[in-house]
Amino acid sequence: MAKQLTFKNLPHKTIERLSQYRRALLLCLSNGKTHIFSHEIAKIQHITSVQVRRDLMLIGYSGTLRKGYNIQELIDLIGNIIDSEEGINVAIIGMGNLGRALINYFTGKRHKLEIVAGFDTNPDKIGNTFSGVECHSITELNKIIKQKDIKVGIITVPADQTTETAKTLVKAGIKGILNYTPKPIDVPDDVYLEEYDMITTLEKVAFYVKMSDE
Amino acid sequence: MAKQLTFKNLPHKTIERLSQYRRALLLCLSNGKTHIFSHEIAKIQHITSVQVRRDLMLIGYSGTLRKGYNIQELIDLIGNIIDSEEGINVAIIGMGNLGRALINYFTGKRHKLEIVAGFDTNPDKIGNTFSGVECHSITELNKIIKQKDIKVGIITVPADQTTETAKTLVKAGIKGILNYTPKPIDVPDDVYLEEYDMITTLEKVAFYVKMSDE
DNA sequence: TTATCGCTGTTAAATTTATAACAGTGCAAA
DNA sequence: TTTGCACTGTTATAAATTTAACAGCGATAA
Ligand SMILES: NC(=O)c1ccc[n+]([C@@H]2O[C@H](COP(=O)([O-])OP(=O)(O)OC[C@H]3O[C@@H](n4cnc5c(N)ncnc54)[C@H](O)[C@@H]3O)[C@@H](O)[C@H]2O)c1
Ligand SMILES: NC(=O)c1ccc[n+]([C@@H]2O[C@H](COP(=O)([O-])OP(=O)(O)OC[C@H]3O[C@@H](n4cnc5c(N)ncnc54)[C@H](O)[C@@H]3O)[C@@H](O)[C@H]2O)c1
Repeated sequence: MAKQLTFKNLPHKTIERLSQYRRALLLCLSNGKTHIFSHEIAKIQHITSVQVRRDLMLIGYSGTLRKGYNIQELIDLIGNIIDSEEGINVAIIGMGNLGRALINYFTGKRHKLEIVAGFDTNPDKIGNTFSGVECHSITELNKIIKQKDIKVGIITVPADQTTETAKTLVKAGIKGILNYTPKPIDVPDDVYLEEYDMITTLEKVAFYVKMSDE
Repeated sequence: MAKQLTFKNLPHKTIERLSQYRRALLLCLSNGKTHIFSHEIAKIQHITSVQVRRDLMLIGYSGTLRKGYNIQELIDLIGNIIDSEEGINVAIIGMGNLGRALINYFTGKRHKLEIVAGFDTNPDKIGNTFSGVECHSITELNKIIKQKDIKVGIITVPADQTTETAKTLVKAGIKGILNYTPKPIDVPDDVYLEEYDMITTLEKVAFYVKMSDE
């Protein structure tokens, strides 16, 4: 009997890397490449080729011995694993500098993941469209989340509005939150949460720069 | 003889958490709190109190038994460890949507870490000041990096300009790079590199949302 | 034809990171 | 004054993640 590949217990780090592999592979494909070796992927991602082969083993993909991995096949397989078949709709709350930068960057990049609505409190923004994403009043959030079957929310409101925004999202039945404000939030266990603060990353870089000096 | 605390081999994850602890502590301080327990810090950061105590043990900080940790003292100690005494200057290359959002967010947030220059190729931007940061021509990068003793660069140029920008920075003697473009870069071993792509994070959130559905 | 080379796929080992377990402490209430 | 309690600090254990080791394979070329 073949090994059961459920993908339910892939390591978290592997999930992240699969997304990164795909990004790199899409670029290679657009450059006309059709096959790639594990050590080439590794170099791009600053990791080892063993790591790459191990990850691909976990998802059950086999390359050919002489030519390496078929880029298109691998892209498709990664898609089968990390994408949701029917697609996942995303909303962004807070159409300020960061929110608009993210929308502008993300829109059209992925088939199965789409930012389908923006929300704000500022009347000057409500009703406008930014990079193809319409900005709605926050008062309509609950309605539109349900209407458009939005599962994931990205929070880019001012820090002091974060807690309230998170509550609103949870109440509307959101299943995942990506919080870009510097204010950590609390969510129920059934909501998946990621938080990111650029200052932490920048301080980490600064720390290791300082260390290399000493 | 007291244990030698060099901080050179603190776990990477501990470094990240120290930055996050400080962010949380600064907020608590501004709310008038003077002391805090490990489980309170833990709750904010979505980790366990053991983790917090272990991290603080590694940096040699002791709280008082009944009142917990002195917030101001802990902030100062974390600063002594992760900040560079003389401060570190940062430049941002690419004053577009994302670059300006980051500048606007970061400016004034930390004493020992300052964005002191921006660079762009667009004549409309060069000479202007954004959130207090002056935008220079990219042709002046080398000169200004040296003049202002800039050690860290943040890359927010269009993806296809990334490789070239990274090369320019390395040649100018930069010691750390934070790359926000989706194009991974290569740097020499003595340059510390962090890369971040929002799509990876968003795809991770989407993946676990999808998984919880099945 | 046979040896060599540079890949892949997989199991084993090492390292890193997180969690558990528990002794020690000082206040508070009995 | 003694017992319980709610913390801290530290060592021991476990889990997650990475790296190493190596067998197998197929093209290439001697
Ligand atoms: N994680 C990072 O790396 C990073 C980087 C930059 C900014 N930030 C954070 O992101 C957030 C947004 O930053 P910005 O520069 O875009 O700020 P901004 O002021 O430009 O944008 C905030 C937007 O949110 C809207 N808003 C305010 N209250 C709201 C509410 N209750 N509901 C919905 N919308 C509301 C405002 O009208 C505005 O359009 C801030 O919290 C900032 O600290 C994070
Ligand atoms: N990591 C993330 O989460 C994330 C989010 C959004 C955008 N991005 C990426 O960040 C980058 C910037 O995005 P944006 O929305 O700000 O784009 P943008 O077009 O608004 O800004 C790019 C800026 O770079 C300048 N520029 C172009 N070539 C340059 C060069 N050679 N040297 C210096 N400056 C140059 C342009 O004049 C412009 O001002 C893009 O690569 C985008 O893909 C990343």
